[in-house]
Amino acid sequence: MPRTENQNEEIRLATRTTILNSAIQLFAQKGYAHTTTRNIATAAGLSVGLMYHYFDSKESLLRAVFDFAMARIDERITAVLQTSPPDTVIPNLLHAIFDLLASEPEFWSLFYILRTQPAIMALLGDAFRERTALLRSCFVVELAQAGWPQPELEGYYLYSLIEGAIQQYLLDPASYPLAEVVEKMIAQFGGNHEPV
Amino acid sequence: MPRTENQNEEIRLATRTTILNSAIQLFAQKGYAHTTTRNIATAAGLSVGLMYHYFDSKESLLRAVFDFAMARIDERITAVLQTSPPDTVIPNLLHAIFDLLASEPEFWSLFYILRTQPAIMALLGDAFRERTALLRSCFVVELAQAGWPQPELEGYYLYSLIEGAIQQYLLDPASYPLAEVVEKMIAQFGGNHEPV
Amino acid sequence: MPRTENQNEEIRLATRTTILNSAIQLFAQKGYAHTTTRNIATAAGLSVGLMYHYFDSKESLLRAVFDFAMARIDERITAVLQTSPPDTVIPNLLHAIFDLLASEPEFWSLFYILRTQPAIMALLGDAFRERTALLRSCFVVELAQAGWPQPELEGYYLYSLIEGAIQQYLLDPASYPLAEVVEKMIAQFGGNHEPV
Amino acid sequence: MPRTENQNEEIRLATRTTILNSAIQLFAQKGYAHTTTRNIATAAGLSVGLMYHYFDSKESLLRAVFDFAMARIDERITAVLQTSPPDTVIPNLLHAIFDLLASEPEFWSLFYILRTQPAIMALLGDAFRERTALLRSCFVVELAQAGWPQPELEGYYLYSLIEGAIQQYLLDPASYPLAEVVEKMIAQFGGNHEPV
DNA sequence: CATGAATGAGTATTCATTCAT
DNA sequence: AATGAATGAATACTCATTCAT
Repeated sequence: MPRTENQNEEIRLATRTTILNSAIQLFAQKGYAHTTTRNIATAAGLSVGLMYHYFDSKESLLRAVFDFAMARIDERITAVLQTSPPDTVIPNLLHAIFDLLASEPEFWSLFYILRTQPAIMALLGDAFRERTALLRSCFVVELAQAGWPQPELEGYYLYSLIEGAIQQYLLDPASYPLAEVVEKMIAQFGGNHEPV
Repeated sequence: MPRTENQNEEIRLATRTTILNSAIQLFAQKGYAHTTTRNIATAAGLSVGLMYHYFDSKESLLRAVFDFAMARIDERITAVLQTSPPDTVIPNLLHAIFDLLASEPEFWSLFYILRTQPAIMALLGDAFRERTALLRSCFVVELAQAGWPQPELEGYYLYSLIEGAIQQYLLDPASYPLAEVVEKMIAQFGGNHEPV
Repeated sequence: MPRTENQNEEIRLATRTTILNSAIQLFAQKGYAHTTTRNIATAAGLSVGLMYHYFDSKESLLRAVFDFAMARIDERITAVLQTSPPDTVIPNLLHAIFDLLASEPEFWSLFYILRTQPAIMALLGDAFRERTALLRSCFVVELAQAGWPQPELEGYYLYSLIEGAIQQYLLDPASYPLAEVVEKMIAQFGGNHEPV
Repeated sequence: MPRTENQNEEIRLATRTTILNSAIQLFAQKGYAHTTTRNIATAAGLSVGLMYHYFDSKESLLRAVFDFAMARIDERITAVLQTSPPDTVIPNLLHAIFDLLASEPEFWSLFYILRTQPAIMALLGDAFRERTALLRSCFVVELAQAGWPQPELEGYYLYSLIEGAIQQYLLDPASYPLAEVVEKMIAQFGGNHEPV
């Protein structure tokens, strides 16, 4: 008996995900340029030809990886936004971001590996800028509600601090005092703004 | 009759510099992997063979580019350290860094293009970590003298902020409020620490 | 639907053999260093890429050529050893060797083209020495059985004679009196040793 | 005061010889194809440009190496022919050849390295054949005088034996019983032919 | 005579992509 | 859906040779 439409769909999705995960893993490990399509297919346990049934090209795979990874962040952020009591949003967002960093560093690593390559930014630059702005705007909203005087500016400031911390941690995870830095961030931006 | 030793030395230095400049330019523009040795030679206006007369390999060119770029930063930093009155070191360092960013963004761009590529970090990782630590330690020393309670931690914090700001600026120079962010940094870390 | 395992196996063997034959032909004609991988692929009627699908490198192709050629000799020698009545082994071995020389001179030519190149001997030296010793030992055994007083030494002597004859023939096939020389070899070493 | 014509001539000759010696050394060590012109110049302690004043091309250097090496053999052979009493010519020739082999193996090595490369034989083939024939004819003359019935054939036989021995020795100098083999050669061909 | 900077065609090798089965 | 054989353009690097000084 042939597979039902549904079963086929399921298989397709599962295979797609397998490929994406292999690609994420490998791009994070070796960079986009140094990862071959054959590498990915092998890691995913299927043939090159089949991989091209799921993704038209290495470039389309890259876009898919980007979307997949971003969706993952979105998910976390959204969960925090929906479940956190008003005053705890910023600390919770920070924890969400840095917990992900500690548990899956290669995930954020991938983010910067891609974002700093001119050839890749030519493809995904706008998407990256959009996502970044979106994430930053979450902080801006919260800072405004907490009574900060220039929430837009403080959002840029805080977000720069976050990205800088992530990158410094990735550069040298053994030495970077991640927990303390995050604590300090929360101390500075996590509560209501004290009127002077 | 052969050229004198001096003439040769001059020619060599000039050619080397030309090649190096082309390499910096192109690595910053297109990334290391997407820049071909032929690209560099053509941009420098000379033959591939000659390029290999000066640099053993694309990799050795990469190292030279790295050293050259680092020397450039060192120079600026050292100048600030030697000429600034005690209390103005941090503001001056920050200005030195961000003036360079505003005037030669491709210079810092190159820095991150290189630092986020696994294949490159396999070669230059230690050098990068060393340099970063060195630069951060400049801030730590100053923070300690300004009476900060945990200068080591505050150094990590400030340095993360700096790198995050640079990267956010590079991602979207048109929108990023660089001047204000720097001002805010100076406001936070540029003076003496207020005893609580 | 993919090809069956068998179909693939067949294709692979056929293609491999085609490549190998082209390589043998060209190495024998122009030497290893002067044969380009493109030469081989073109002669085999396929693309460079495909050649690398079958052989990792020019060097691995060289090893394969060596093994193939050696297997060819082995085959002939073994056949003689298994089918010859005791007293006729040496004459038959000599005929086997020199018949091959007369009918496929480029085969032996290849043998010496490879064996006299330092770069190649660095790779295959031990293999060559081993094979040579093996073949010589066949003669030693027979000489011993035929009652020669110093079969080891006479083996070296006879084997030197053989190789010298092959090379002299290859140097100038038109003039070299191959048949008579072989006849003379057989007269000297082909029968039982006359007790003095 | 400028150098005299004679002094110049002397210097030129000395330099030429230095270059040739370096070339011989390197060709013997690494083969013709793997020796670069720069290698030779460096080994000879002079610049590439100067080397091209002495030799038009790598090919012309090859020819000169060939002539130089051959002249060296000729010299030895001629000396033996002129100084040996009639009956001792063959033993003395053999000693001359094999003494050279033992003391300067790279010299004979070069001989075979060159003689088995198709690209080189395209240039020097005739020269090689001529030289070989010449040397063999020395033996033929002596064999005839010693009363051998088919001196032409025996000359081919003996000469094959000589070349085979040289090559076998070069293949594995540590194991090859050179002295005994030579002794045996002399025993077989060194005296007068016994009438049957 | 002497130098070594400069050239550029040539070589081994890789890899995204296609396609017959 | 699935395979892996096949393609060929692209790339880092080498080397004989030339030439200005």
